Amino acid sequence: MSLRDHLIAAATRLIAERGTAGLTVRDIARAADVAVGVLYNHFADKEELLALALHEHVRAVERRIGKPATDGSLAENLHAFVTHALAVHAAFLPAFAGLVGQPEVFARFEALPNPMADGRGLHAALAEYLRTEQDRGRVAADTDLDAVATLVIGACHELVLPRLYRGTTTPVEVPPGYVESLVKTVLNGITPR
Amino acid sequence: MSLRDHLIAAATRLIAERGTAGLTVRDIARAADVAVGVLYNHFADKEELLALALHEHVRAVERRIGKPATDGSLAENLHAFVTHALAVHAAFLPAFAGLVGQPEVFARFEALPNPMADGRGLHAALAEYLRTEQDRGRVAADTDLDAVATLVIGACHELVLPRLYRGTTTPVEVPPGYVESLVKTVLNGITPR
DNA sequence: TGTACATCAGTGAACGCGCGTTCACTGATGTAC
DNA sequence: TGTACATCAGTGAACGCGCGTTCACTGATGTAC
Repeated sequence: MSLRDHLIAAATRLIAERGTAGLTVRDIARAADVAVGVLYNHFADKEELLALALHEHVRAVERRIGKPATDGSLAENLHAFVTHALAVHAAFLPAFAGLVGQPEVFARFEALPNPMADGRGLHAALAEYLRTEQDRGRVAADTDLDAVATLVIGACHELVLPRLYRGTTTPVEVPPGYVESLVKTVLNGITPR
Repeated sequence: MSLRDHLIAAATRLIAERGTAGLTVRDIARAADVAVGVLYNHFADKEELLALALHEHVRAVERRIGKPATDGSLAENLHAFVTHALAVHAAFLPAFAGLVGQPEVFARFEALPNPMADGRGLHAALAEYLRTEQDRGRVAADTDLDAVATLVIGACHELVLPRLYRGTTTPVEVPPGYVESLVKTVLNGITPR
């Protein structure tokens, strides 16, 4: 592995462990076991390295978590998707939240070849999946798929976000049956029948 | 108005204008038209002032935006609630997002007498409203109200959050009919009937 | 009323610190003869 | 093989900067006589 890749890997590991908030070039150099100056032999500045490490982090998370199953019942598939999206958000949010106020890093990240970034990819993936279900007739024809995706992905945000403010680092724990409740609500709505 | 209140007001105004990210004591002193040292005559440190200003910001937003109407049809009320929650989130998120990585400010903020903070208040308010509708029979008896609130409030997060990463400062704009789609989805679900 | 002094909120230059970044230096490696 | 030199990735002390915080000082105000 080239030293350049080693540096990206070290930064990626730090992002995965504690997010981007408060991450310094000295932290990265220490994690990579090199002198700080070496970073500037391989990257224009800290932001370039961060953008590359973010990209790698996203790809690593996708590799680790995989894709939700789509071969069960609609309820089963939605359940799998929500569980999947929760895990992805738990890994992504600390990485992206630290970039608030530094839009340049985010802009450079977005400029990279960049599938499935920042959670919008999840949004699109869910909408796409729902489209196939709609074609098969398991989702009502007049459903606004984008709205459904916003509700479901948003719920995942909602479950992960408060932990960020409190600096909690323990894994996300969702009460048993909670995902089932979300799925059931999306399937049936709230109108009495 | 006491100088102390003047300082809180200046900090609150800055938070409303550009959020907490990158906000310095010199910024606040300049906005209040005083010397920096004066802050430390009235507050223990920057974090105490920030927590108080956040509190004031939250109360000011609530005062300005008011409460959503609950005297229409279920669909109308939900529409009003979503519109309300979007406006509140647009004002709250830049204020809170800048605190990621500094959980101490958030902890001090939470320790203040603190109705409706950080969006969890919205969650509770929606669940409470839905409870009254459930009692009136306009919401199905077996609905998990907490799950509904998570979906709806989460959707608001989802619509506001991407703007933060990009540093966008223009007002939130939701496509026409989008709120209607969200409400309709929550009311009817996605199962064909 | 006038004068001398005490008080104290407000001032802003200065401090210590950590940050991103630089650059003169090191020392391992390759090359010429 | 041995020796002298060139190269250049890696080093880390040092730089400039902005931050939160401090504290000797200012000057307006109140008080005593």
